[in-house]
Amino acid sequence: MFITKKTPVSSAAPIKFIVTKAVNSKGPQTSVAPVIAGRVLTQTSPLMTPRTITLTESHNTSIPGKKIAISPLKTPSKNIKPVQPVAVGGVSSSQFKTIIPLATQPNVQQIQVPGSRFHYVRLVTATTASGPSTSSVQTAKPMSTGAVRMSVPIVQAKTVKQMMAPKPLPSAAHVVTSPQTQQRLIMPATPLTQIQPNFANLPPGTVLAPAPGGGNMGYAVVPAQYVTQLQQNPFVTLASSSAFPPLTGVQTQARLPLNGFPAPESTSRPRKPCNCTKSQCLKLYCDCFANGEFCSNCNCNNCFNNLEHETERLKAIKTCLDRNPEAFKPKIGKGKEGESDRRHSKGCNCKRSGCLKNYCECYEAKIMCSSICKCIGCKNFEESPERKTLMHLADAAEVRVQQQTAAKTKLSSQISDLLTRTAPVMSSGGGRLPYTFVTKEVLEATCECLMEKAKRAEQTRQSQAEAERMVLEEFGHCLMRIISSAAKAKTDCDSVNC
DNA sequence: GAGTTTGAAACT
DNA sequence: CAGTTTCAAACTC
Repeated sequence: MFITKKTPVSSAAPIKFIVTKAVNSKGPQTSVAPVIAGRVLTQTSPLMTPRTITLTESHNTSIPGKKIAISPLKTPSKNIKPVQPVAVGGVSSSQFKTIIPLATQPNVQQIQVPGSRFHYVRLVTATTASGPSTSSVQTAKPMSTGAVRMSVPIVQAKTVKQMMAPKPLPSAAHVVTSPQTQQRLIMPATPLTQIQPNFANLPPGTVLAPAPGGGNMGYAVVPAQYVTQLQQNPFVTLASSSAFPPLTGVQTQARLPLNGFPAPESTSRPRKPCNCTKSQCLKLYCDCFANGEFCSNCNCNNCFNNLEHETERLKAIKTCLDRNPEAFKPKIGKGKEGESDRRHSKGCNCKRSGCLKNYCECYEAKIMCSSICKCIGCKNFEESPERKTLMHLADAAEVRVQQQTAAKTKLSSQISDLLTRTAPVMSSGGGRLPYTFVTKEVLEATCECLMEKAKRAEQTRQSQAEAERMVLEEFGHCLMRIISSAAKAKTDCDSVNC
């Protein structure tokens, strides 16, 4: 049941995969592209100890049963052979083809699935990240060593039988089945609209078939981008949805340009921290939990939505799914034909807000209410004058913000430029000096020279005016020496193309 | 920032 | 399924 099926193999360890989506990937993926988002497949049982698994490719390729090749980072493409994409329903075949260490994360491996737009990434110990021909991979370290297991509420395993064919799936948390008992759950790595579920586009929440002999474990899938966080923070969370569009759909919507300006929403916007006090962040009241994220930098009290309370968290996830199997699916999905592209899956029930305040989930998602809404006094429809007025006001406000941002950027640029211009310049060539020469040591030496000059003036009983003249003259000499040194350094530097 | 309003989620 | 309660976010002052 659910994610936490335990393998009969007693030594099973946390095993993590990240399903990532390549940047600008189109069609079968034959090279390693930068990873921008994804999900980590992670075994969620907290009691597992490290173990090694072997991923075999049972798909009918030229080498039957060929095991995974692990290619060195620098030559990933050499080890990736295009393979005919396999439909998602063909989950009886493990299609992991190549494991490639990520460039920036030595203990992360990419698993290339031929024909897939996803990159599967796997956390491994650093010592096992290489080894181009090995067929087994050391799994990530267990929690106690600092590695982090992450899990997300996804879908009930009992729904596995629902998905057999590689048809396009309309929403998250779809499941495919396999004749085996092991389950691997995958959440969407990109906005759902970008994921089309042939195997090349694993649908969110897909339960991948286990590799033969893979045991009984289930795997949740979390964003690959968090791998970086994982390695920086032992208690990294799944929050910070900058490149990880949350599942609500609210943040995944495409925003149209405003008055010719590109919508700023295209850039990342961190999820808001929650402020839960009573729910322990284990109920759907909590946005973090509802989005399948751990709490991070939140203001919540008595938070259980973290790795330290994974048992409770998993239990809460199960409770939610028992109550509503769709609980973690995006609320904003595709509408029926003829209706708007996006609509609330359940519809809202607003009574007093006129559906024109953010209390309304439809309005918050910037979509109009639909026929399935049960709202009273709804003003959130196409022709609503109130809605139009609000939209215009919102647009105007947004344009103002953009203009202010642009002005700030310009000012910042000008200040930066000014600072650069005021940097030391060479007296001879007029070019900028390659280094800052007025270092602390130079200053100290200059001061010593000036003090020495002043002392000498005093010893020779010079008048104050003459003493000042001598000091200033010495200061001029010092400056000349500094400039001369700088010019020489610049010349030397130029000669060696530094 | 405190208090109020709101509607989804949870509960009965 | 409907009514009620709980909860946290949105909103107002």
